[in-house]
Amino acid sequence: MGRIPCCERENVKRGQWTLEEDNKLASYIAQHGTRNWRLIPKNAGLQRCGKSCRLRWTNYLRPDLKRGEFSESEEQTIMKLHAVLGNRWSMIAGQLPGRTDNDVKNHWNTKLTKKLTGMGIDPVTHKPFSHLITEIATTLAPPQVAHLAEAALGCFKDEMLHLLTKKGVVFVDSAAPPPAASNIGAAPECIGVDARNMGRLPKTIMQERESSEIKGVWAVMDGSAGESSDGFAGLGEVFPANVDGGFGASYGIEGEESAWSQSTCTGAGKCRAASLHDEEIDGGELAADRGDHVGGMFSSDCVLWDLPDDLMIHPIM
DNA sequence: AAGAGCATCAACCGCAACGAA
DNA sequence: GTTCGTTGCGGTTGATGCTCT
Repeated sequence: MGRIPCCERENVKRGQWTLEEDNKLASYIAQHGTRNWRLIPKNAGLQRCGKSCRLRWTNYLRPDLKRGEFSESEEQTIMKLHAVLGNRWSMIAGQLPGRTDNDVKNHWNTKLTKKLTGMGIDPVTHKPFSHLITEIATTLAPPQVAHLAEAALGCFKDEMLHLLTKKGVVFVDSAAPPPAASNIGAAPECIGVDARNMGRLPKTIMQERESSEIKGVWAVMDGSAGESSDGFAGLGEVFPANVDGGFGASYGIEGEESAWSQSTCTGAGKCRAASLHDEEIDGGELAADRGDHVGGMFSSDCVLWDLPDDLMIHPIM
């Protein structure tokens, strides 16, 4: 028998909607409402299935829809709710007037996951990557830990370097002398990479580095005592510590200080944005050896989001 | 200028939940 | 309690436009 199709496959148009179809659907719904989607296309004179009509209406034609870019506050709301609700897009969209679940889902998948990744935060768990590495370290046997941690950080590193490369980030070698103070702030973005890790960078990154000039603020975590400029104050700084303490990155866009990047890690007041300003990294010492969080970046009770109580999911014991 | 690669967004698919009979 | 029809939801795909080489 099989599944009953939602509509007859024959004589049903698919793909992009035309202006004429939009007008037919909108005017029909304006007159008759949205009762019984199966009958709507038939009555409205459309060669579409009801499901397609419903989707077109809810995602595009509805008069109360908001168009255009997501605002900072909308992004913050999505991030906060996703941390609590996961991929419940309709519930998240319900908190954003004028936005549909499809809008939210697309925005999350295309923009916000990349933003979070770039900040060193896992978009699935909303935890810092360093935190995840620690969790791995505490649940697996040492031989497995080393390989898994390296692989996980490698994934993150490649992703972030890819993102930063595309944004024209300047790469500097920590072995090289720091830029002159007069240059601080000259380049909006740069990244420091420990010389020991240079060989591990993807080829494209290395090419980027070779062709770039050192001209901006830099910060690097090279296994020695932390050092950085003050040029990044307030910007979204992320320093994922490698297991060998050799990788550090800082980024921010001058003049584009992101409200959410601040509140993400500091505004809530419960999560410290880890940076070299806040905490020095022990020289060369493996954080795992100390039984500490990798790099000592995030406190163990780090809470990413300061949510109102009614949004929190309380475990049922 | 052309083509490849990438990002974005609209649309589709299949499953689950819900409500009426 | 069961069946059937409808609606809602989330994952995925495909078309389109943009950027880069």
